[in-house]
Amino acid sequence: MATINDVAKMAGVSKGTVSSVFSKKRPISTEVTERVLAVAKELSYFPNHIARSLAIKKTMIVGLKIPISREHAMSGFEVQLINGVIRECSKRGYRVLLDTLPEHDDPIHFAVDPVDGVIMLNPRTQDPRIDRYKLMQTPLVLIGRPDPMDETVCYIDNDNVKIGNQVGQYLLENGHTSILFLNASSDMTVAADRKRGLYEAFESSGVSTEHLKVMHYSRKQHRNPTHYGYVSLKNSYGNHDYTAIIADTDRVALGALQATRELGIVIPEQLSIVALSDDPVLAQETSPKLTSVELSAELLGSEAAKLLLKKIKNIGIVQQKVIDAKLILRESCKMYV
Amino acid sequence: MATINDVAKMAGVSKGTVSSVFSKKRPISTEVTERVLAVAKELSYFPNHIARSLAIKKTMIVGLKIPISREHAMSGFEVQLINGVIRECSKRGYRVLLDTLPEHDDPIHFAVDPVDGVIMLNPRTQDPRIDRYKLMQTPLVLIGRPDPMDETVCYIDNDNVKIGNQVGQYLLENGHTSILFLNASSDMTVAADRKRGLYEAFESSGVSTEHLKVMHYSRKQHRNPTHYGYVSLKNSYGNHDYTAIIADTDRVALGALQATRELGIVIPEQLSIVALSDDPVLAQETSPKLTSVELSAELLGSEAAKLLLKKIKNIGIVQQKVIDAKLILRESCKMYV
DNA sequence: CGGTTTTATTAAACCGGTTTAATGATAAAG
DNA sequence: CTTTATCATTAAACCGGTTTAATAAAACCG
Repeated sequence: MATINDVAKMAGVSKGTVSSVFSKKRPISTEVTERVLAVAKELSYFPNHIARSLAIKKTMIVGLKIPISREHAMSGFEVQLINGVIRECSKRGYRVLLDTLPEHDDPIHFAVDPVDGVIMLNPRTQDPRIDRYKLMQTPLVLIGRPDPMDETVCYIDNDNVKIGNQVGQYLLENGHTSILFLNASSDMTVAADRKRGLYEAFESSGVSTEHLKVMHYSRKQHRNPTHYGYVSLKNSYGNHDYTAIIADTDRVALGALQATRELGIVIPEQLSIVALSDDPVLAQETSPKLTSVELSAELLGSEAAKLLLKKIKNIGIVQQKVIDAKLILRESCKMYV
Repeated sequence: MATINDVAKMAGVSKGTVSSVFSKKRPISTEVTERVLAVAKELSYFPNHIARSLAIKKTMIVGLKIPISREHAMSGFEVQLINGVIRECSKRGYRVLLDTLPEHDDPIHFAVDPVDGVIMLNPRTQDPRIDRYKLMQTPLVLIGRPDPMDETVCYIDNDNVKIGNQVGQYLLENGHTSILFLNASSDMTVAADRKRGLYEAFESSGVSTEHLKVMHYSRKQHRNPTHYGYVSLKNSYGNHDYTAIIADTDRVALGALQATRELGIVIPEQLSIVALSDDPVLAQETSPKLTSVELSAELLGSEAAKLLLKKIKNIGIVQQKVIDAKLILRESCKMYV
């Protein structure tokens, strides 16, 4: 690989001149420009992004830290979210460094990555990385809330308590008091939040939660989210008397729908289903179409990217944003009489 | 941000020593190690990945070039593929630099990216980037075939002609000679290949293609793949006499299924559907479950990553691999009598 | 105890760019 | 025809690490 020095020598100019020809930051006579460009082509010279980054302290790359399990595929939520980040970054000339690597225990290995800022998905409780990025002065935006709360860090989040509440309220208004909630995995904070919101809805309506049953997704028991929806319904219908189901994702709802078909349950006449949707297209593609709460994962991603890019420009910015979920009425729910 | 120099000075050692403490490439006395580490902590020193990369000419990052349209979401195929690449890279300690940026016209802007190798999705005809990576001596693996063929470049590909042939043969064996092929967008090479394979199947069976109708996806006419499947079926059923449909993706098939429900067509009794599936899970989640050809997008991605990592170790390697598609019989097809 | 080997440490060169301050040439102004 | 301002160009310092060759100190050996 030819370097800027090779080009400079062969073109009989200084490396600073070659640099200027390529960066166009300083005027260079057309004569010299042409000569340098010709030599560069002959030597197959391409500027080195790394060396450049080192000098100008800028990479035009955004880091995206996203914990992904070794065995399982990304969830629809994650896919949509990445989508949003990429789309926004791409629009503004940034590339995305996807980092799904598990963290090394040895603090010696923490390094300043080749990025201008970082978006971090699902920070853990007391996440040490948050402080580390502060020390590094790397702009950081979380997707999800810092725990414990820290108002000096930027984050974008759903209000999952509100989401749970919203769904609960909707179902209660429609006369459903016996509900099966197919919740996310119990180690996820979103699962706890949504559950709390749902309970709050029951409380504020003065309805007992005695007919509210909450189940949790478990990688051990369930092959995939659809399977979770399928077996949960198959195993519980008949034993329990619920009139409505809340499914953690579209895929879970899909599995539940499959089960209802096999059991001969008519949706929504005999059973109402509402999905927490991470894939707005899929929710419209089922039959019946799913009444769902749009989590707007893609919006979450693009808003995080927008905020980060703002913070890269001006590190001083501190801002949080809660993305509201929208309840979209389609065909899978009905008033219980 | 503290640098290695700051640490060296304050600890009263040379920068080479600090470097050795962090890289552990050279033995350093425990006494010095501790002192350096203490100072590093006090100054919040973190090694700079960029500077390191420049010196050792290695980034542990793999570039993934993937053209994504500004307005539309990633297809299931792309998602699965990225998934495969990420999973494999992550397993081996590499991160992935996602590059969806459109190429700049000005050749001045081509640079050696901060990556150890590149995976490029869907190279264009006469793609100038292929030669450029050769000149840069950057390991490159294509997903899709180089056009014109170049046996010196590494690539991983489906055999789309064979896929078309396979599906055609299966349907013909089952007595279907009137077929509607909901093909991909006509500007995609895969669309042409699959169509060719399908025609070849007809030919070799000695069946006239007069009742074979091929449609193409068009971003202008169709909101999304599902919508494409839906309207295509709604508009054509009755006018045409096909007994089987080939859907370009699971989502297209999903739309078609939706239409059949509304039209009261019973699958597979009145109409057979086979999907070219990029989402193996989804194909099992529809009702009826889709008989489909698994494109194995994730496998494509992980194989590309494997090959690239091999090539990064040994640049001399030249290897191509064709991933076979598997026809999986489920519930959406039946013998036509 | 002197000579050889081993070990930890360092100074300096290097990776491939950018940028500042200085310089010489050219154009504009008086 | 000076004097001054403008312009293209350059040498050298710099970004923050790694690595090589040299060196001083400690360990080994007969």
